[in-house]
Amino acid sequence: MLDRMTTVDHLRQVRLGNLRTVLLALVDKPGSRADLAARTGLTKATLSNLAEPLLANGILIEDAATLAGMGRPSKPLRFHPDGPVAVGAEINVSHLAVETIGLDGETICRRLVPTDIRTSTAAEVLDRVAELVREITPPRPVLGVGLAVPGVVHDGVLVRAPNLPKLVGEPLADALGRRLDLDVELDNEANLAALAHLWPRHLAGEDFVHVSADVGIGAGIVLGGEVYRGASGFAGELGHVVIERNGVRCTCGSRGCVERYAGLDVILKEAGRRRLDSLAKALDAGDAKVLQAVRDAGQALGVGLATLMNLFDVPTVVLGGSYAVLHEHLSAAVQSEMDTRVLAGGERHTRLVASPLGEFAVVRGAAGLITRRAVQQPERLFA
Amino acid sequence: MLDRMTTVDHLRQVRLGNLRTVLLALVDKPGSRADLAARTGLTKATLSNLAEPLLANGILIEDAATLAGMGRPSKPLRFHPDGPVAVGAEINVSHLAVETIGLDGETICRRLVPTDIRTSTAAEVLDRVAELVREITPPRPVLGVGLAVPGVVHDGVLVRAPNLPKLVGEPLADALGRRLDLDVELDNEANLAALAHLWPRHLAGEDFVHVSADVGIGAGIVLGGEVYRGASGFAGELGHVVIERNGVRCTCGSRGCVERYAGLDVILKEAGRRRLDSLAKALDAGDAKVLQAVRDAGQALGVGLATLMNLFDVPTVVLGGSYAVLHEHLSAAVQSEMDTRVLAGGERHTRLVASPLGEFAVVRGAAGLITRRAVQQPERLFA
DNA sequence: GCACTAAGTTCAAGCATTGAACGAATGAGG
DNA sequence: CCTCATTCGTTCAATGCTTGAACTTAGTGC
Repeated sequence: MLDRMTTVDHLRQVRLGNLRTVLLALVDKPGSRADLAARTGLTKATLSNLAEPLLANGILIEDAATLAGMGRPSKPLRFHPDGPVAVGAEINVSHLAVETIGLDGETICRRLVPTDIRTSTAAEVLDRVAELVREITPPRPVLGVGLAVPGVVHDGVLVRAPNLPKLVGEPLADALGRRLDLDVELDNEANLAALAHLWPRHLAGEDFVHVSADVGIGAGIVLGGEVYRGASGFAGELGHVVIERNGVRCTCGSRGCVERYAGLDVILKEAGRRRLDSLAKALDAGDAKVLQAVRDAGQALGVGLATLMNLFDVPTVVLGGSYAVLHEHLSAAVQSEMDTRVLAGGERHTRLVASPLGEFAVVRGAAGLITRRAVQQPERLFA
Repeated sequence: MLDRMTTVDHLRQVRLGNLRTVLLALVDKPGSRADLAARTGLTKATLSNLAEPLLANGILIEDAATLAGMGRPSKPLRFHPDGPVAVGAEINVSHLAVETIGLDGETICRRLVPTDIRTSTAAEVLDRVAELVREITPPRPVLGVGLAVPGVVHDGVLVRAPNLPKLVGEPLADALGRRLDLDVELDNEANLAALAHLWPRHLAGEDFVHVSADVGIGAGIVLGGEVYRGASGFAGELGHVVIERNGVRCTCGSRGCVERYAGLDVILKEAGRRRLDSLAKALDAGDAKVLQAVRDAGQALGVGLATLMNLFDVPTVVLGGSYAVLHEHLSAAVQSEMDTRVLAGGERHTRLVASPLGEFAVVRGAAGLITRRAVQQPERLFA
């Protein structure tokens, strides 16, 4: 019991909580003080009070009065066009990507650079990322950088990344932070892809799992509006869920992992293709062998997802990354396994949807990590 | 946004929160106002203030002054011996059980009655339970009843219970509540067994999964000090995690469910025994066939648990129910599968322990559900 | 111009904790 | 037996944020 909270502190917390509520409402859409008061349940008096420092600090801007109907015209508040921004960056096996967004979540600038970084050192990669970040950063205050990597992250360090062995153990967050003189938050790409579907607009509406296969298979699990990371950041390792206990040996030491049946590399190999776009083309052309490879992967993925759903009881699955590209030919097999294997009862339903976010999902999630933190802890906006 | 909270309301919340903190400290152990102030981080002034209504309402009692060392003697506060109690009740396939506990978690009275209820109607079972509850309820205020059932629960209704088909769909909570004129909270036995390891004393220390096999295999998953139930109460269905996608057909419609390899009925059948105690005896005698049956179950269970841990990233597994009885001969196989299949990284560790709580774990959890709610929402104590 | 409507502002009231000062109850030492 | 040191418990003014009602501002409609 170390929390020493005076009443005054509590009242300040109340104020910060209300500030958060107002900012959340503004992320949803702009509105006048009176409108925001109505939407948040606060009083007009409080809203005037809360808006004042946000305006004074250049977070919000007051539009010219709108002449709408009777009564005194309202002056809508919205995020300042020169207000703070957040940067998202992604380091992946075959590409680097960056994006800047404002507090409203609108994209300001983005870049995706195909790069094979497998042979590069951490320093080289970080230099390149820092350069890209500088290129796309507008002349506005920067709240911080979200950095996505394909692997397990714990305390700002990449703990496990089978596909990026050279970066494992490196304090990536600190290293990039020093290069840019900014706060850097490191996280798993699966978690961030999931976050992108949750913030600033909740595309799924409730708890969901976002599954993608780019390198390995990662599930980002969203429970109660928060990405669930587990005790050491290892949560959601769907790729190593076992579907055949005596099945194919996996690099992780286990046998019969989902990844060995539904990983993108496996699909490509079974289909006799080298790249995703060629695979997708063959699918559209109706190539039987390729279709079968995708269906087989879907079946294995469905088994793993059924297991996940029986453990987490999450109603919705979002197919992202390569799975989103393939979803048309993948979904039927996945859904079929889920239907037969997920325990049903009452009005329980399972929903399977494809992500609409495309290849920038991960960077958007990375940037969103930062804007979300700023909104949830509004004191950061006044630093 | 429907929450309308005045500042006054917020301050009242602060008070309730502090009340909760104080009660939590008292559940840990009794203490004087000064001691509690030190342990909770609140001031002596606040503690006097908070203790006053608790004493006035017969929740706490002030012991005679203790003469300990120098200075004014302290008058320790503890839960009143005639203060409110909570009732736990368990309906299971082969037995009914009840227990009453005080706010400190001490057992007041308990009963376990072997009964085959499979042929009974819901009304008959509830009548019998109500009778048992009345028999063990002391002449003290009753906070409510926690009712444990072997199945999936949602909104006070038993939604799925393969072993108790006659009770499915019945509004058990309401029905028992009417019989006793008390608040009844219905929950899954797996969740409640897990809760018993968490409240009032946290036996595992952090996040953990409690696994038991009595009817089916249920996992109670504890995340951040709370039992995780999922969106519709279906979370933790470890029994229907798939370990062989083309394996043995399961009653649930799937194939290769853990339950079909590690369920108690399966173990008994493979071992050629009819009851758990006979099985345990054969194990102690070193019966090779029985030992093998238990090891096989342990292997299957280990695979399922490895999958669970790769998804939830929970460090500790508690073996409960029949598994606790068998753990000596079961653990090695379980641990071995977990070691080879759970993704490891950094200082990650997995711990496998046997529950020390015995056959009353579930009812204690059921009663704990009520005392816990009372402590977390102290306003309930002043009703 | 005048009534009407709605937006935004001002201000006293209200509450639980704090910290310091105070009162209470004991042991130690002469 | 009296005084000092020590610790327990109580009293009380001060604190700060939201509220709701009253008020000001700035438009529309006729």
